[in-house]
Amino acid sequence: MGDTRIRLYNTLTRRKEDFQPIDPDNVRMYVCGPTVYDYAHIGNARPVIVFDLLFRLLRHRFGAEKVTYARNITDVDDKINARAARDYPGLPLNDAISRVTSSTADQFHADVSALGCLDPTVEPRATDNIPQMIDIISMLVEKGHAYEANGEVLFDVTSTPRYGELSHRRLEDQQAGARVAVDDHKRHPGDFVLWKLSLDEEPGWPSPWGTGRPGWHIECSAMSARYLGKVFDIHGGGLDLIFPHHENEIAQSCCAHGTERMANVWMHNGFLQVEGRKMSKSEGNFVTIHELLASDRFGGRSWPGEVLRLAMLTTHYREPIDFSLRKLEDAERLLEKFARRAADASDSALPDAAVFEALSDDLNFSAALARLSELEGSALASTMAVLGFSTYRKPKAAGLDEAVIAGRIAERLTFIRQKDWTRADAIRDELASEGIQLKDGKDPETGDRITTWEVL
RNA sequence: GGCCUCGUGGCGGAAUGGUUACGCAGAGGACUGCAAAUCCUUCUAUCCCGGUUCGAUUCCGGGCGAGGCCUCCA
Repeated sequence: MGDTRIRLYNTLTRRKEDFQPIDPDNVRMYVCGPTVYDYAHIGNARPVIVFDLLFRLLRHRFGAEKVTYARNITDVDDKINARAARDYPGLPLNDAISRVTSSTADQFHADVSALGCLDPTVEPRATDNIPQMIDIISMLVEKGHAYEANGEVLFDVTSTPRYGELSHRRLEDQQAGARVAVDDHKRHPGDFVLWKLSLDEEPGWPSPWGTGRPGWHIECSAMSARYLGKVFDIHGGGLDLIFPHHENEIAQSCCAHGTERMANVWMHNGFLQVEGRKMSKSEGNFVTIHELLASDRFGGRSWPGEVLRLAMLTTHYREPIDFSLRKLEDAERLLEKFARRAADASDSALPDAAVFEALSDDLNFSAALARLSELEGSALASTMAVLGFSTYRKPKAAGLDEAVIAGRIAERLTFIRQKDWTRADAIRDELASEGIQLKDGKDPETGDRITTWEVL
């Protein structure tokens, strides 16, 4: 489709590389999704938005039907169990768990769709992929990469010399700094759990090692292989997942399948701070997506999802982002400006090629934005739409219908003709207090005043 | 201690071995009865010290500063 190559920064090689899909007819990307035990916070929103943008770029370049994007839902996890026991003490644990996971997943979907994100092509759940996980663990045990100890199946990190390749960590280095309580059943402190036995009241599935549940790294190996194959194109997630999560995924997948690589390109988004400080519950600056969209928790008002989306994208995805009120306000102003410039234009035109060219350079959204601000009318509307800003519309005037507004404008024009500025301005002020901003223009032919309005 | 990022004007934020985007804010102007919106013009920057180079903000080394990971975490 386009001529420009897509270039992406690859954590594996620490440089930007030309992106070459394994199969241009099926470009495959996997991103680590949410663990569904609580509302997603705005830090969680970043990878979702960033990789949605990449998904859109890939679809544009290779064709919408030729990109497969898998994002998992982790619905088995000890945090979920704890939450279920806390919130539904009367219910059997498994029922309580499914309430927690289904309501949290629904909320997540509502949140990210408000952020203008497309649904991934597939969204597998961990609990639907237990047999696939057991298969991989079995292969690892057979090939000598995993062992049973103390009711757990553990991955032996010394069994592959390439362990640490992604994170650039050497096993010897980690040993030095290890002040983690050393579990004596582990052969190496870095060994991690693939499977652990469950108590009767804990969720569990039958396996060759007894009734138990998977460790938290294995699901991504199992689901990516099932939906994307043993080797696929792009694997994404937050910076903090590089170690241990992604390192462990690579170890599991490559050792089980005997492959050199799990994914060719590994991409990681930077962290998010709020008003210059790390976001945490103890700082009191912890904000969920839902709160931002539907409460006055941040800045005393709610914010449209697409404002959050734009604010999130104005900082390059690999840089740390300082999320602030100022950023949201700037983003909103810009969106309003775009909305005015696109006016009522149709969004059926072809999206602007230069915008996608800019994005092709490792998602350079700032450069894309610079190009975007040169566009207007349907070119702008269409390009905004494919970037996920299709639904941004200014809110309707509350309580006043258009006929009433038109009537007041006509009255005001009469006062103006009579040079009765006091009464004319009174009408303007009155409408302003209803959130209606009048804008006076001039008819180019006749020179007559033409007044239009918009919602503030 | 080990590993990894980053340091650009008042703010946000790109790019680049030589001419320094873009947005917001500021200043001036056009338009207006006055505003708003719009348009035009415009001021302000590359953390510090070395090195390589005809020339570095860009490459290399050192320093200082900020952040992240090494334990659940996007």
